[in-house]
Amino acid sequence: MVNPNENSEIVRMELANRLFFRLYQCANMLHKTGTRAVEDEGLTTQQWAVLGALSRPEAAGGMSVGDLARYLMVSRQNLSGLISRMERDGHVHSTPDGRDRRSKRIQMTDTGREVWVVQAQPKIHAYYAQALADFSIGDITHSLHYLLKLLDNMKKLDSEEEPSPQTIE
Amino acid sequence: MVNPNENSEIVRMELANRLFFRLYQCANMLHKTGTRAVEDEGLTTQQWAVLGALSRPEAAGGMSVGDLARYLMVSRQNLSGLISRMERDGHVHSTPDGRDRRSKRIQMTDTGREVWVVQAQPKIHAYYAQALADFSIGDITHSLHYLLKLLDNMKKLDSEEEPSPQTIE
DNA sequence: GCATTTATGTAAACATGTTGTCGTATAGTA
DNA sequence: TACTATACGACAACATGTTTACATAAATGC
Repeated sequence: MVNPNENSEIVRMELANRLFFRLYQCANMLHKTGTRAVEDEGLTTQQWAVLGALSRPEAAGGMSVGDLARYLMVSRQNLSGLISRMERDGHVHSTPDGRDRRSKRIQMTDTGREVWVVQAQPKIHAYYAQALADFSIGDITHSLHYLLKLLDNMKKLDSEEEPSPQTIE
Repeated sequence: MVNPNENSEIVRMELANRLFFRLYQCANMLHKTGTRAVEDEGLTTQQWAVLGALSRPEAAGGMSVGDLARYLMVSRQNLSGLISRMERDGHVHSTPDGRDRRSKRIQMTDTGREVWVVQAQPKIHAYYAQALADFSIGDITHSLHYLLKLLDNMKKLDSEEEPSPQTIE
């Protein structure tokens, strides 16, 4: 072995491999168990993410589909379908934007807010409690830190190939 | 506020909310950037997971679809479609199991192994290097630990509703 | 040996994610 | 004012993931 760093590089790749495999499994389990947690409300993990975004005080006036897509880091086209399903279910409604006639603003409906606050939130908190059982506040903070770091690196990886004009948060 | 723990519970839920939102974003970015990393080889993030599983020494004799599904934590039905696409692309082939006429064993083809080892592996290592930039070995180990813990909790959540006879790894 | 249970493959319906393409509306610039 | 770049909504094709359901083969218990 010529390079003395060779060994630690092998160890690093081995660890990286395990990390990404577990991330892949976590992603699938999140969708599966998350959707199950709110299925009685007719929601899915993704719709829960959308309602979470729209329920923020910053989004009180609604959000455009483009902004929502950038915020959630999904494609406009995918979000479009998601929104129509939520509109169909009455959780969300879209109004044409007065200032920009190209776009429409997405807002929660009253029933959507009711479902979100009264029914979904308690179940989501119960879900968090179980999924983060045995996590101390410190554990959660550290996990969050690592996810943010990883996310940041992946965002860079993404923008290398497809330089986009702007990215929101 | 009656309960003095009320406040820390609010903080905890707030942190949990951020954690799961970032996990959701990480999941999407993993699929997006991961697939882009191996798209020249005609692979996707998921197919990369399958090849990774089949390339292990333990899987030298091939794996049944059921075992593979349990290993990857995806449904049998989903994996079935994935495998047919990989079979179509010549990366994998299935042979009827001699001992159990119900099932078939999935193995990498020679070209599949060639694509995996010669073409995909270097790109995957480059991907890991970028996605884990600024991660020390310790950082990776800690992240892995938290993901495993989270995964374990989610597995419990899952099996509560649908008690399955066994789970592999 | 036979009946029940379990594992497997297959099919269908649905939600989510990606990319690429197209037409149109807006905005910025020459 | 006209030209160009950009943003937006809509559509299509595809890969992934989940359920539910059904038929069949194998294993298990009496």
